[in-house]
Amino acid sequence: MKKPLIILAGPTAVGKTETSIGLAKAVSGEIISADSMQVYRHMDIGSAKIKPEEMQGINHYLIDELEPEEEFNVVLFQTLAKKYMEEIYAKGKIPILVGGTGFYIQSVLYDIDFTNTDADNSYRMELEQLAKEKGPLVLHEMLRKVDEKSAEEIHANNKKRVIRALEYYKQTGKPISEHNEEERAKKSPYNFAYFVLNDERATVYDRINKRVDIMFAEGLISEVEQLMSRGCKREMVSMQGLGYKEVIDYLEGKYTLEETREMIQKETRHFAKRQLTWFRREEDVIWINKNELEHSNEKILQYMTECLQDRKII
RNA sequence: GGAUGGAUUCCCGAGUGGCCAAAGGGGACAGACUGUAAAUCUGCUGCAAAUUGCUUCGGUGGUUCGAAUCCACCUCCAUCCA
Repeated sequence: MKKPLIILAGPTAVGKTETSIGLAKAVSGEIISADSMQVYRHMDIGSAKIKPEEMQGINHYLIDELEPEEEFNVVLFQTLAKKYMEEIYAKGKIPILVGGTGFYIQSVLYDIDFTNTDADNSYRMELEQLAKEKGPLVLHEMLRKVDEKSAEEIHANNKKRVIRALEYYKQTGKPISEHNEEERAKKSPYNFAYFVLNDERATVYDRINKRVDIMFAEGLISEVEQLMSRGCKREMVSMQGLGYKEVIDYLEGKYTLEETREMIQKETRHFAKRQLTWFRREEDVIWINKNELEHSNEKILQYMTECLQDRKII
């Protein structure tokens, strides 16, 4: 018997948080955040983190879990999420994965195997150095020699992925393309419903712009200043979050305040678009278009509940 | 009223007689993604179709085999002089 799993995803600023609370109440669930930035403590404004009072008593996991100096990644996410899911099942409740990071969701939903590689960063750094000195094409050629298929699939300019492919080969002796193919063929071990909340593009963009304005009004700049003064560096994973890296540039005098705000809005819109691209190619997704449900949270919840009953998840 | 500079495809901006549907950037749109994913990267952008055709570079007219590029006049903008 497959265990139940509910997923609520969607582009940034569509209103996942609000819907998630209603959903958790309706199905007696607990929420695991699938968000690469809200895990970090002291990063409340820029990550648009849910506030304690908004949780309305619903348990949330993977929020405020790490210090900004710590490194978060899919593997850690997957490990922790699975652990919390077990805890939730033990209580007889349903885990609800809520967030916009499609890759993270995928890692849990299809239980992707990341285990056969270690965490040694030295080779990675060596390759990065090489790329810096001789250009990205050199790495791509190296990859072509060991993993022709990946070299075809990964663009030479995409250093991060080329490096990962090389690293994988070095550590396992197998081409990553082969591994990916195996993982791709996997079926989910869960009885799941994967909801993607969406709205008209213009509406989403509008909400993003307003949200960024609010972040500035709430003190995004001083939040970043505090992070810097406690020793955060732009290279840290946490500081690569949208809004954070731009404000760091601002604090270093690269842009005016106005330019910074506009840039964050623009980058966030781009991000929302990328999220949508991800969800579109994801199979078994249930799209929920808010504009078709009159933007009524009640109707959204009702529709979701029906889907869950159809799938015998509740 | 006079002088000078300018008006280019959604925006900015190159282009000064054919190789120009027009560099480059931005935006928009589309896509990839299996240990950094709020990251990283790619494609595309006048219209319609097989290598082609059609309409574009403020407007009108002209020179030329051929003009975004040259000439005339006009309109608008900027700066300067009255």
